[in-house]
Amino acid sequence: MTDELAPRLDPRAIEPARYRAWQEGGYFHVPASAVLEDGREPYVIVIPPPNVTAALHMGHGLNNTVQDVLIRWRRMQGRASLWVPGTDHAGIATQNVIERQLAEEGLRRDDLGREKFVERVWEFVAETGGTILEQLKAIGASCDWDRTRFTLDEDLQAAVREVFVSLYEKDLIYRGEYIINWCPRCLTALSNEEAEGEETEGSLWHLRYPLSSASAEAAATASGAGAEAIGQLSDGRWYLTVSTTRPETMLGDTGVAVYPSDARYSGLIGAQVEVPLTGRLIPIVADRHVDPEFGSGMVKVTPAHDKNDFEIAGRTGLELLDVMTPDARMGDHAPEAFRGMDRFEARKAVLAALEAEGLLAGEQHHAHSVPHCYRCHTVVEPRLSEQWFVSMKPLAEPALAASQDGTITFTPGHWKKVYEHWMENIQDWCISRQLWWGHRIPVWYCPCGERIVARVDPTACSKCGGVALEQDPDVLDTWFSSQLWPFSVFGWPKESDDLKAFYPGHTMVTAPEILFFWVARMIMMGYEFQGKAPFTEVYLHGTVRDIHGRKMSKSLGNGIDPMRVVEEFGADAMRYTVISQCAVGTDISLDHEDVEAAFANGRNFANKIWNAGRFALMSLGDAPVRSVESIRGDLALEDEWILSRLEGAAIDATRGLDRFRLHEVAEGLYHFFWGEICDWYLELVKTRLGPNADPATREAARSTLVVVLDQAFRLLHPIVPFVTAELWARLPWPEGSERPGDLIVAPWPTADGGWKNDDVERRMSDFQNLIVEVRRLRKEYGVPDARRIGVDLTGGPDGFADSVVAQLAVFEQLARVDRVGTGHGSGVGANAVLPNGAELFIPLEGVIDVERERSRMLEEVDRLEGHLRGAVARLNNDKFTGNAPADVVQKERDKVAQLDDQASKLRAKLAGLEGGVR
RNA sequence: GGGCGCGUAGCUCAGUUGGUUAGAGCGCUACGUUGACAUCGUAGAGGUCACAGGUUCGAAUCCUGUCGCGCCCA
Repeated sequence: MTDELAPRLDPRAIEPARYRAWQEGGYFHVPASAVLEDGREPYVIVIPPPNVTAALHMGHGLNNTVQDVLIRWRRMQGRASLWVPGTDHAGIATQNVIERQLAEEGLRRDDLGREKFVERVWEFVAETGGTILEQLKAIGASCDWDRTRFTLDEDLQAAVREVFVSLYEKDLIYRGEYIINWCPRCLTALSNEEAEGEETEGSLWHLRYPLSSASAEAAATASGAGAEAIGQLSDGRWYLTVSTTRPETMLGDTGVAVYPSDARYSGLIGAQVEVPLTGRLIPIVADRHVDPEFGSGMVKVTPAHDKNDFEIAGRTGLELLDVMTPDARMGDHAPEAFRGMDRFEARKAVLAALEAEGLLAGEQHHAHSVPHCYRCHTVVEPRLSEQWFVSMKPLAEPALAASQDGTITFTPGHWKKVYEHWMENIQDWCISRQLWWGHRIPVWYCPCGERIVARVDPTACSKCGGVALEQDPDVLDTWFSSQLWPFSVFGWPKESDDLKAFYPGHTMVTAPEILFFWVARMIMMGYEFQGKAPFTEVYLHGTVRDIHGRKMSKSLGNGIDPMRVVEEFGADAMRYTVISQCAVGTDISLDHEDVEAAFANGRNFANKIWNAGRFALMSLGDAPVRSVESIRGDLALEDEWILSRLEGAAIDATRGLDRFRLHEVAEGLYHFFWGEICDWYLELVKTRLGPNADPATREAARSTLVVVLDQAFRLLHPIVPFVTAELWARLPWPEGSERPGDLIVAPWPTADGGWKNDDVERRMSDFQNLIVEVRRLRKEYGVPDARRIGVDLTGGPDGFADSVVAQLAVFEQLARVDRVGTGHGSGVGANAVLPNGAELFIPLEGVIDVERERSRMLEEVDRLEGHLRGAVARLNNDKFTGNAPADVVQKERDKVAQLDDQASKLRAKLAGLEGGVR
């Protein structure tokens, strides 16, 4: 048991072996029979599947540490605790990776063709795809690796097929031509969520469109009535003014719209306007969605390049004119002069041409949000395109209700509102992507015009029997398959035992960024296909940022590699560091320029645990240890105290975990372990564990120490699993009780041992106050640390001084006091009154400067009286005593009594001091 | 433009139904070779809780406004 442990924790020497032992012990695996046959209550988390090509970053580190803490805790509570791991095929992201590789070889995806390209992606995935999961093992993630899934696995493809076809049959999936978000670089449609708005300092240009001569009279009338947007060009033609942030789109304008009852322009409705540079004439129409207050109150309508304009066109019958190509160059419908130009080039050219014709009315600074592709960051172009969509409104209903009625809870709570707001305003989801990597859309087209939507690949047309079927070339949005994750991982649509045992799951741990992308959609799919929400609690943790508050990212180069942290400081250090910062609703900030500073605290804590364990193991030796219950009568004050504190720590930790207050749990246990077990308990029992101690008291200390460490290691295990398990395995075990197979499955501590004892805690606190006071006075007067001193103690609660005398050995150990007198003492010395009213005198002839002692005591009296005055004033206020709850008033009275006692005794001592000196 | 949130010690942040002498870690200062640990110990300094009003016996905590800073959705 006590083979030499290194004085410093070396995580590399223990972590990999521990992990292997857990895996080999089968502790991570949970079969369905654990629930279905053994009747254990399940606890299920499905991992937010990282992109298959990703390398672990700190965001994953945080996300998976949180999940592992919860999983380990529930496992210790006896739940059939299952954490399902896996990866996501990540359509665009992965395809981009491979395309970049090809580009380095001077190739494009078309050079390979679809089949070869997809093969190449599979090869890449096969080679590097598992990396991130291996990395998760290094941070201690206790996933059930036997259940590892990939969103493109065969049975997950079956789930996707089933869902697509089923939604199609229910008329919840449809195909149509609408304005979608288009990435001109990825050459694919995107969902609204995938087009990320970015605040941009741009311009708003005001353009003049000449009116046809037939409308001159109406224009003159409007102008005369004060419509500033109407005016006359130098050649006498009337014009109107419209504004845009994307001037190049004006080439596709097919109308100008005004608010129907806008008196300024009512005479112009139906008039014709010339689109400059094109020579086309377009009509002025009325539409109620025009905001008459914004700008001139007239808007140019470009139905093929703007969502709102598309809708206006739908209502007013305006033409659709697409003037761009898929890669956002000006296309065949644009005037020849601009054809082939990139959209931003065209923007400049259009502005220059308008300027030359005197049709540019002005440019205004304009901050607005510009959508960017969430994968490649190219500016997204709204574009008219035929795509597949999901009708979301009907799906959203039960998912919205689940939040409203509390079936699903959100932590932090304010996300509930955000979620509901989104659900209430949900829009249809564009799910087709013009990519090659992903779930192919299960739709086939026959030359006869028939469209076949099928679960199994058709061989012939169901209508004409023809075999020249063409499958839809597009694939599905990645999130279409990940939204099925909570049940697809269990084999659905097959009716599996796994599904029965583990659906629905319990906690979803993720980042707020993917609340809509993923979490909301999982909930909708859960209701639609399983009739139940996929989990009951959504815990949204913060974002990992650098010291300047910037999100850690590859492109900024401010990331920290978790593998490097594990290598240098250990997984325990990384875990403690992130969890101790994991306050509900706040981000994690780590210094990427000083990784040492960022993780030293965690490393030091793990080392502290290691050394406390090392000391305990050395002190305990190999002799049998009796159960603490069997020697209850022999326990010393500090034994009872630490057992009482232990129950408090267990209550706090359990409560905190229950409510996702992870940083409170981490810091609470840190304080308990370091501040109470190490700083006090271990120091207090050192002499009792020594060879010269009385056997009964030594056995009491040994039994207590074993219990305290056993239980403390259990409490700490979910956060710092490695160091605790390593030490726990070496801990001697009390006679008469069975030792669990591993700390990982040792039952989670409860507080039903009956050790909680307020009286013991108060008495211990009195003793601690005495020691701290003596230490402070020694420091105050520069008494060398090694020098033994005596003290005199009077007053205080009954038996206080006697109990201190009885603890003399400990007192000497902790404060270098080797004599305790139970009188007032005499001579020159330092004076204090403890909170419990005991008077302390430390004779320090020759050391004490009497003047200094007097001013020090005066300061102390002042401090006490300051607090006293505040409390007395409160009690003298009838409104306070009348309105405040009785226990608050009583607390105030107790405080006054204690402060008054302390202050008056100190004043008396002060008077004595002055009398004595003179 | 709409919605949500944040300004507490030099730094990063806790502080959950209003009641403590406002806390932690890091950093800083002083002292320390007490055989678990210097990745340590002991002690200390450091805060008008952004600002201005209000509600209340009582406000870091609730309300209103101002200033500064984020995030989400248009």
